[in-house]
Amino acid sequence: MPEVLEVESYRRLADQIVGATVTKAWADPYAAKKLTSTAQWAKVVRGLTITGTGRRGKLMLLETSGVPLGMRFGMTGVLLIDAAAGIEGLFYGPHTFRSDWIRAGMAFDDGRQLLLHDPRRLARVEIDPSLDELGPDALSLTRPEFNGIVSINRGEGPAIKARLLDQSVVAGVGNLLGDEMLFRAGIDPRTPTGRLTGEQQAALYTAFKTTMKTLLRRGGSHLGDHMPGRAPGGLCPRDGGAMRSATIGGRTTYWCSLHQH
DNA sequence: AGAAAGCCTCGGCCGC
DNA sequence: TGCGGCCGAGGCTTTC
Repeated sequence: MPEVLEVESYRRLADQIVGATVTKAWADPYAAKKLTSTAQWAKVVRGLTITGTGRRGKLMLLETSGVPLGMRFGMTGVLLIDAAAGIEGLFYGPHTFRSDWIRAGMAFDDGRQLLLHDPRRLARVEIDPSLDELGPDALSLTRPEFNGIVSINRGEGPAIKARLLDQSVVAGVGNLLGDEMLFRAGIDPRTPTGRLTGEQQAALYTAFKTTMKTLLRRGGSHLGDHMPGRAPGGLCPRDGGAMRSATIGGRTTYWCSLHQH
């Protein structure tokens, strides 16, 4: 769930612990799944001083006095510092916090704690994460970078929705953001990427940027105050047209049968 | 009961 | 027939 906008709010929260030194770190076997062991996290992280924060798409980065650290939030992950949540809650999943849903964390020399709260166990911690498989960041996407998304070398390419969800093409667009920008641009999510007209490309770029800007201001896509037609039998909030749904790019996709083509 | 906003793996298919 | 790349399906995991 957390898409790029939620992860950005977590990163801003994590700015608060810049300068602090880790006295203890722990992770359960699920959170440490990308590591060789849970002990590796505890051993490597202890003693590091946090020197800065970063983010590439949905991957949050902690710069340190030693190796960089990474955190991924899966579908229900939330970053906490002491008891303060990075965001109010999540549209999906429980809006409550439980201590037994804390899957990883670190304690600092000033008494504070950074915690990874995740009811489902899909969030992960990483040591020296690789950025090689990630495309340009969605929040700061430039027009030349956008052109790389819609340019297809051969054939018609995958459906534009699937293309937007491909993290190696552009990092940070999740299922809701993908639907939202295609809705705003009036583009059928099934359209092969290579078939988009110049006009559609321009509309999608504009929609991409405005979606990022307006939803970041509102606090992220988790608030669920966009796309009210996102339910079986729903109606398009713009023109009242029937909303359609199908699985595209492996995710449930909603679009308006009237204005998205 | 079924679906969920992420990500990873696996297996089938296509083209050289 | 062999192999690599691509893509979709399915799994993970727990909750509501």
